[in-house]
Amino acid sequence: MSHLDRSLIAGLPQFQGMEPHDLDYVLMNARSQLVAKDAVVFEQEAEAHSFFLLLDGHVRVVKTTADGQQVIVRYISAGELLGIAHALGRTTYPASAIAAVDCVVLAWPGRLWAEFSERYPAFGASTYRTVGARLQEAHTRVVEMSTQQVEQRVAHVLLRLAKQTGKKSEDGILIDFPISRQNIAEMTGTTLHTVSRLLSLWETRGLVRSGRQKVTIVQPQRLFMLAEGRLPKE
Amino acid sequence: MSHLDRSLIAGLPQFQGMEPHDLDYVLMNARSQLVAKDAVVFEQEAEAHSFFLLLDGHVRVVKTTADGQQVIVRYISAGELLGIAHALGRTTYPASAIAAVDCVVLAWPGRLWAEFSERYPAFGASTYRTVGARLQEAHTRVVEMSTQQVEQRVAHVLLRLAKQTGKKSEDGILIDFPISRQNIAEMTGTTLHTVSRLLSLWETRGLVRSGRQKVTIVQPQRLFMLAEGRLPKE
DNA sequence: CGCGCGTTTGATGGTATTCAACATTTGTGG
DNA sequence: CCACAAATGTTGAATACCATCAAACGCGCG
Repeated sequence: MSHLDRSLIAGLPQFQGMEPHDLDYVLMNARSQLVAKDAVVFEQEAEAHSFFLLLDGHVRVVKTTADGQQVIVRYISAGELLGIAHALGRTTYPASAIAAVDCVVLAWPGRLWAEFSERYPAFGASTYRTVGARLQEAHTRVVEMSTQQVEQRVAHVLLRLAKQTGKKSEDGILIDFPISRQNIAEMTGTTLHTVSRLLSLWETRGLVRSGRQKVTIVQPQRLFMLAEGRLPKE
Repeated sequence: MSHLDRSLIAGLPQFQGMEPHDLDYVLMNARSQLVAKDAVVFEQEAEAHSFFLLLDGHVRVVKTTADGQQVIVRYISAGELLGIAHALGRTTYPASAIAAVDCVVLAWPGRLWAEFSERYPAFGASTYRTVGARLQEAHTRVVEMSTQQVEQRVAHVLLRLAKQTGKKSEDGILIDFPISRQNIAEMTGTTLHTVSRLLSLWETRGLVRSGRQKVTIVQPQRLFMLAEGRLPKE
């Protein structure tokens, strides 16, 4: 009674090299789930009952501080695992995950984590690679926050998002999900006001085009120069 | 001709549950190495030929940006692995490691990484736990850099160092290796000037005692209040 | 004992936050 | 379908925080 098709996950690196009947077994234990825009996939501090694979959509992972400030840890794209508290040896989620658009996820009970990673080497290996990659990302971000000023950080974030989920449009590269000034501020450790001012400034210079919840990068090269701090302030 | 004694590593979590002859095998392939204060264990961007275990001393892990600014990623204490580029699937070191005091390290050729982690489950498991823990640390740091101001960040770093390597002294908790204002600045994304001012201020308030390359935390509870932002500015 | 590195401290300025008000877009319900 | 509320974005002004610039100090090592 596998109502989920193998093709959903067959191509993904996490399940590389697995036999059809293994894929079926994995899917048999998965429950697929629609998550409406702005709905929560899992909540910070909650018991980590499941881990997830994002089949379609975009999810933002957010940490909320004791005094209510929010920091966006990352955006997850289709094909990525999320909620992998188990891989970190945790029993609670270290952050919340919120659907940036309507999403489809697969969810597995947390107890299967250990089983999957020892039974399917590719699964374990792939997710440890993911954790390693995220560690490096996080370090990069620490370095940026320590050494760059806001303008450069915002530019870098936009370029990173464009690389991750950019769609070619007429004007340039469009970031493929709704993203507010506030969201960008929470990714860069600044305020929505400062982000707004920067985007306005950049728009007058023709670097970007932006509107309500959307940003298009018109001149990636010039924005990159700016991100690297090689563009005169004028 | 094992000139290294099993007892050096027998108690460590990385080698838990290993038979004596396994420990001997591991040690047989290790080369022990004295590293003088301020000397380099490995260098950012260099080919990751080895991974290391710090037997004694303290090492700081530093990332240097293209324009020469330095950010201290972490301090490594005795018993911890370092240079684990291999666990992240890298072939070069993502940072440099510098001895904060005279150190003793064991070094293994990088090719043994794969062998160790598949042959000795405890080794693989323990190091992946380490990577996971470091990822969470890094995220905590990103959150701090995004939401707190310098005063709180410096206070947090001192408390963290005290917890990690603090030695009880007459006056309070002494951070157990030489650490300069500049070092603290590179851990918190500020300047040595600001750190100096803060330490001076805190000294007048009796929170810390500090001198050339040393810091003692006199009143951890009050410093913690300050780190959490619950202490009036007065 | 003198030199050098680490530290201290003052003065100044810039970057970004904060406060405030308003504009624009979206969505909703009458 | 329009009116209105809510959410998002813009922009100006005042302010705060911290970096930068500059100079001097003092501890500790050779």
